[in-house]
Amino acid sequence: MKYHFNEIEAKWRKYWEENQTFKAENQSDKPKYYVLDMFPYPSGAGLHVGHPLGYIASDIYARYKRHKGFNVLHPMGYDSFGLPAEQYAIQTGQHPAITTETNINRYREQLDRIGFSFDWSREVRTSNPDYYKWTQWIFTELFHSWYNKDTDKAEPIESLITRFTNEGNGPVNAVCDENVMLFTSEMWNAYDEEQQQKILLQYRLTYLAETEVNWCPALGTVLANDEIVNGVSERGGHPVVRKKMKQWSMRITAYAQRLLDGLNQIDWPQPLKDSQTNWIGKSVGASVKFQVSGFKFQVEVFTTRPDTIFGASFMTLAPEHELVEKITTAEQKEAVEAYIEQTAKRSERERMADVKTISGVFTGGYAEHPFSKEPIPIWIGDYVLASYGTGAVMAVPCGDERDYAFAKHFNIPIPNIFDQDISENAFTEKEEFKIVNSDFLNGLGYKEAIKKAIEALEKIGQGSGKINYRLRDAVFSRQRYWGEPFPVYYVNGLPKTIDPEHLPIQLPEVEKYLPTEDGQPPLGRADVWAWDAEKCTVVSNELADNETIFPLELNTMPGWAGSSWYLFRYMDANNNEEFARQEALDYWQNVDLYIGGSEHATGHLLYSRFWTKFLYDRGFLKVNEPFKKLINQGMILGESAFVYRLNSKQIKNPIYFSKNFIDKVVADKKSFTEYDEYERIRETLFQENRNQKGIFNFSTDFETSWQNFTAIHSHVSFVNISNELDLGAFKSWKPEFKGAHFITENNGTFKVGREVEKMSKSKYNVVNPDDICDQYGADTLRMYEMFLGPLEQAKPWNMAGITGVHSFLKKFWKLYCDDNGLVVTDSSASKDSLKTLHKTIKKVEEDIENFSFNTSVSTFMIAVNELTAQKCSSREVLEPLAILISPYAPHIAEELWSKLGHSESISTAPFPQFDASHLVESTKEYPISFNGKMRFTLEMPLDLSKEDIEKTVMAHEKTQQYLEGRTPKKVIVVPGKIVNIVG
RNA sequence: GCCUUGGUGGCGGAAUUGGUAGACGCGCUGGAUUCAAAAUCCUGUGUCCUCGGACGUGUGGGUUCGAUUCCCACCCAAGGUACCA
Repeated sequence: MKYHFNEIEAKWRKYWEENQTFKAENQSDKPKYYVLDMFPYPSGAGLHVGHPLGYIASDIYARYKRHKGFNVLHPMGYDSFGLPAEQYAIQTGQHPAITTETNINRYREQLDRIGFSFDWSREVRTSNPDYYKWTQWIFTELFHSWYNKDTDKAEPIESLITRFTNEGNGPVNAVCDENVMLFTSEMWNAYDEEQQQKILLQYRLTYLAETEVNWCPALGTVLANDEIVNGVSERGGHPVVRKKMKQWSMRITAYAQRLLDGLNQIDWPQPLKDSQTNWIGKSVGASVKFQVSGFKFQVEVFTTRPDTIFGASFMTLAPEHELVEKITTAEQKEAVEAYIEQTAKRSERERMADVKTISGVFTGGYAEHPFSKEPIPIWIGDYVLASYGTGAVMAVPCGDERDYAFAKHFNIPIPNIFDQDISENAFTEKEEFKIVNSDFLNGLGYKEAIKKAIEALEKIGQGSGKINYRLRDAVFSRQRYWGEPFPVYYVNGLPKTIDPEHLPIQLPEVEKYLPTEDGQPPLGRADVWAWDAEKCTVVSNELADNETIFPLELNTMPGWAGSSWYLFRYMDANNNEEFARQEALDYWQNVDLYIGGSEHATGHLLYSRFWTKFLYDRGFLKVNEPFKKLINQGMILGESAFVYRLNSKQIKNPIYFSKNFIDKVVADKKSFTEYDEYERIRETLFQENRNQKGIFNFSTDFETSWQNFTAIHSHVSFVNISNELDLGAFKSWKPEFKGAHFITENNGTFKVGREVEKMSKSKYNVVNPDDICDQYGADTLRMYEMFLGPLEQAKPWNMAGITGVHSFLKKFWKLYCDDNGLVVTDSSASKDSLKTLHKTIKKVEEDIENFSFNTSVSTFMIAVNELTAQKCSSREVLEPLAILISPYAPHIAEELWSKLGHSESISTAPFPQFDASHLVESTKEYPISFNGKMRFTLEMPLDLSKEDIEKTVMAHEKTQQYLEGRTPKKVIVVPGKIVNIVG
């Protein structure tokens, strides 16, 4: 009986589906374990071999946990809102829902072939109204919440209204907009409804605000920073302007400190935690207010170095700073305006990229030093960012490199307040200095001076200690069609949410998926998109009457909305009453193991933590972190293949050269004409181009440099393992290659160049897992992907090693079956076979716990090699071995398990128990080294004493031979490990 | 620049608390089987060499009886971040 992987795999796929083998129950006596993959966006290109890497790893872990007696939740779904489907819709008019459905079906087929143990009954799709109903619900909960700094958590907005009614906003310690006016309870109660709503909007956890965006009028859309190149849109090259737009924002900054603190209690990779820490960017310092000379107002700055306040010799404001206009003097007006205009033209990205150029303009205005009362000139400069801190800095040139450079450039004085040399550079250290020339701070060090400076500032009411975060509130509006609609309508321009019982608000139909001509988002094209507040339904726009029927929000939510809470929906995926039942939430709690790419470090993984903490605050969840343990799987890269075309205008048909040939010419630094092949090629070209005399200059084109060639992607499927191109297939691939010339090696082969790149359709380097399954089977694919290397590491895909893994599975099969069927017997196993088995149990168990799946595959290979050599056919060994391998190669394991006479699936068979007694050795092959170099080994009993080991070794003839008559200075004996003779 | 991770044969990669560097697989060498091929099996395979040995885990130091592993300095690569006051 041969190993027919195709039949076996199809059979078990069907079995698992029919028997719902992997359906998880929400009640169980078993302990729970929740294993989750980052769900994919179903793109039109389908899965490539890189996608399943993490899914295979998590599947191995999930299956292992089932063997270990856990009730495992291992679901899968789709992050199905997104841009590609919308762009396809713009081009073709096909509804994104249809594109998405098609892509999902394709993904599902591909996923099914790999034999994952997903519980598909819990599938979620973020674009499904039954799902986004709850995304909308969470949005309304955020809208109806505020952040109380005293209790350090989100609370229902009603508690805020109560406090406003009773005590005004003075005593309220909330996270809110910066420009909130103070009011008393009397004032609050006197405000009309509209005024009250406006104020509340400044406190809500999701709020409307004017946000600066990159607006592209030609495309009618907002662009992300990386969609802009040199100030114009990447697509189409249209101009982009910075524009303020009213957008929804999420007050994630309220959670900055808790998002930092929470990192200590979760088991995530350090680099990922670090990137979240940096992203949140906490800095501790002080806020200082400088009186502006001749005006009533002050400029507020944030500084991490209040100790250096006496070194401040000027101030710099961001060009966009709101006070610039007010303080600029008449003489400086022209220069300032010119500078502002010049910086506005540059995109934020450009501005950030160009760090070297120092630029700025004096405003003519002065501020007053809070202590010395000296006048301080106020400048503007684009090295100060409007979006960080207060958009203004107190410049201390002696202690900050940028201020130093700025002062040098504009000849501003650089007073030194350190007992250090600053003639060449600013002194930026925080240790080993004393402050001088600083009045009451003289003689102090860093820490004491900061403390004293803040105290003094507080005393005069011009500053206080402050913590500043780099993290910004998250913009939550997108001018797109294919996203969650907001459950929001507008009464007199003020937003109102739609009550949960009327959700979901479904995406309306539109004729085109483009923005409207007057710059409205695509939903502006919908005809039925108004809210009837009486009947509580969406109605035609024509009915809008400003009394009971109101316009609905035209923006949609960003991609991260649906992915921020999906982990909880899996717990009770088909619930129409709640986002998930309380018992289900209590039972599954949060994700025990999450596997996915590190590219989501500061997006999805941060937002998801934010929403979880919010839902926790409001009592919907009992956990405040979504993912307890997280593993980043490395990307599988493609090995692109290149052919090289000679750059020459004189030749009618292009010429492609085998890579090795060019290598040779370039390495020799000889002109191509000196090679014998030249005659052969020249003849061919002459025939073809005989009407073109210019051909004979061809030799001058071909010098000894790679620059004379253009690398062109070949599809990797035309290339074999030795990097040889199938010329026939290649020529018929695209018309441009048909008449081309291919200069081969002398043996007639044509070699391509290879380079590791990201897998992508446009680079023709995508390898489809279906092809591997056809050729070798899913079990081979699974094991090979794990065998490639450590899970976390990025690695190029190459097929070179797959035969090794495939023949391993064939060997494994042969342990159980020969041509006549099952060969497993009930006879007892040899000592050696039991030793092999238990060695394997121990290693595989350790490996799975450590996510070191590549080394388990080696361990299985060693085990099978040993058992084959031992001619082991004992059930006592082979039955547990099948369970050991089943997480990795589940199909073959199920097949052998059923051949062994089991009627139940192997998937919940108990994991074999490791028994150390099988590994006990009585002797050890001691390595005997001389001065640390191993020379020979010597077998000795393990219970031999240190002294006896030394005696035995010293008495050995080889020892004497290596010593050549010398007496050793010292003999190191580590029983059970090593003997080292020094001397 | 800063933060993080990594650097081991021709290749992917192993190596537990410092204790036989190169497991396992690919590739390659030679062989068996075959008319031949595929498949399968066996053998060898870090480099150099005077066949005794010498050298070998990015480079240079250090600690140690002993370092891929620990410490210091540096080089290189990948990823993140970037005028953050």
